Amino acid sequence: MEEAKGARSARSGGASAESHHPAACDGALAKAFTFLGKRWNGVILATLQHGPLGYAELRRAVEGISDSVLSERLSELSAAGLTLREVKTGPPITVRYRLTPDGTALMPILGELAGWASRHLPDTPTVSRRGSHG
Amino acid sequence: MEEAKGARSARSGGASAESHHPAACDGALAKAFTFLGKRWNGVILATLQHGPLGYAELRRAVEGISDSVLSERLSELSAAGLTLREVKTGPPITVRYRLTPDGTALMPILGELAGWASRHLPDTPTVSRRGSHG
DNA sequence: GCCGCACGCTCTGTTTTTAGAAGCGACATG
DNA sequence: CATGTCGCTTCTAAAAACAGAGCGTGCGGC
Repeated sequence: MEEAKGARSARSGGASAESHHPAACDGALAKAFTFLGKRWNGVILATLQHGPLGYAELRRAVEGISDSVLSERLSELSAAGLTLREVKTGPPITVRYRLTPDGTALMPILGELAGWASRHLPDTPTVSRRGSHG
Repeated sequence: MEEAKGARSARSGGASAESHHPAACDGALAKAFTFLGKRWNGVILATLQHGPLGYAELRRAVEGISDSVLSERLSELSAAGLTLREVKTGPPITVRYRLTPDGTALMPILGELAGWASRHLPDTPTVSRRGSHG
């Protein structure tokens, strides 16, 4: 990610946080947040940990997410290899999304994150902005 | 967070992901992503783990972040009790931001997250959108 | 056959968030 | 005095997310 420094791309901007600054954060962590820092990705991944779900099931489970964003997110997560889109030819034809092993490997960490939030985050939503995952 | 279900607020939308749907994700996790899912929060917190920094130092270390967003983020993180804004009356007057114990408690998890990203995320940024942390 | 429903998305316009740059007052230095 | 840094604030433009309507397909009931 150090070479991303010159690019100053708004996209990979966070990824270049490592850069050359002594206080900058780890490049790998920045990369992690490339996904987890986008709204809904964490919740979508966590929602899939109990087993594959169809698009409509996901839409209902991830309350608050819009169709277009869900579609976009699933596309990105699949492209990144964290989820897998499975089509069964039926009848009836079914489409489901499941976690890949890479995606599944994240679950224990998300569990710890939940524990941290329970213990360390204020109960009242003091955050003013849209958390990417509500 | 279950009561947030009726609100359907875009803000707390993710937080209500738990709702009543059997596949929904943990409310605590959704709450965690209220912060971590906003662009730059994870990187800012991680950048502070090595010690307090001033605004300008943070600005340089978190490469790619804009002034207005950094200011806003620091305000939110402080309001949430994850960071602390310390003013020394000087001379010279100095303002620094440090992690609180709550914020510090997140660091081991961020460390694991970095490890996961190193092992499980593709090297090429396949994410199309702004990762909240690059 | 028609109709209604669910599914798995796509599309478009609107709102919100982030980016980017300029700006301000205070302070320190030459 | 001029210049620079600091710690922000303010404003505008661009990008992301929201919100709702829509489409084609498949299926079951009548």
